[in-house]
Amino acid sequence: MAAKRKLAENPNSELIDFLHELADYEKNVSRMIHKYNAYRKAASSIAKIDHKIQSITDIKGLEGIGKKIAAKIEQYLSTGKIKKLETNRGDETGAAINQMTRVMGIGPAHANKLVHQEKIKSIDELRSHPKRDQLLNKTQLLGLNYLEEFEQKIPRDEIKQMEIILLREITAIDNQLRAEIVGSYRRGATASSDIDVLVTHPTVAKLPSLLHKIVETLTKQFHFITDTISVGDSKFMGVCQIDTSKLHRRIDIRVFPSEQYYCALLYFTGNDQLNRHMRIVAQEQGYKLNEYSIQKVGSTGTLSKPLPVTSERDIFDYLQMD
DNA sequence: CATTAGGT
DNA sequence: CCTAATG
Repeated sequence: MAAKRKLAENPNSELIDFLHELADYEKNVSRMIHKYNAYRKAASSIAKIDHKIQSITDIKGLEGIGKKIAAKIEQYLSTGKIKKLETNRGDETGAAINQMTRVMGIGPAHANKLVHQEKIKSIDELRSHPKRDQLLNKTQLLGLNYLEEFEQKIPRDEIKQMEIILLREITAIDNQLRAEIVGSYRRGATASSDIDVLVTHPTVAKLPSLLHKIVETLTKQFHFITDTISVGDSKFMGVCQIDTSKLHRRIDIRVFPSEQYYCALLYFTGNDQLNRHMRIVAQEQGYKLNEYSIQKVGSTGTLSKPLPVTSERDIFDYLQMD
């Protein structure tokens, strides 16, 4: 009885994927955010159908399917193809734009600029471009520099080792500090794409300076943090490396006041499905749950003060889940 | 959906 | 201030 684990897939998933591909092209290459949205809503609307669409009449009048999208679906139904999609796929300018976009810090806007105004067609051209240092800002340069490393997953065992260092150094700064690595690692994943650390302190009000202190010591004394992408009052984003024989990894560190810590912990541990689920049960039980707090909802719609939470357990208790 | 950088 | 990019 251990045979069926893969979840039943959507009968129209191929069509849905095509629609998403069309959507992404509009958003990243053409900069047509409305077309993008149109494809998305169309896709989500067809995603609700639970049988294989055979004729266009199966979806006529469906929400979000206008004349033009309907026409594309029609051609998909007859031939297995969509002309527009094929031509998009063959567009090498589009391909170049998508390449640029692999670099952290380069989004659609910048990618378009690089390709259109600077005529850059590939990562290699970008790397060797004479004006590279002017064309890219600091984080984009980091992204370019670590491109291949960042595309590698981080094995759980490596994260385990980092966890040890992280926790010991953080608590060495102040033994009241409490920190954990969240995200897929905390869910038990065997590899993760980055490291997400949550930190809290029971008393100190000046969390920002704590964050700075942590970042500074991890940088200067241990050289665990090798680069800073951004640091603010509550969130650090950067690069770390457990030792020089290992790859550079993306790491985020965020600080929360202790009264919000567990809601944050729950939320950042995810996954998204669980989060949505929890939010809806909260709602059903007359609460409002988010990344910072859980509060009681009065029937008039008024929210109570954030309820006291001193563990993740407390949250489940409020929601009478387990 | 909120947080940061950075440009104007 | 806005706009871009990350998560």
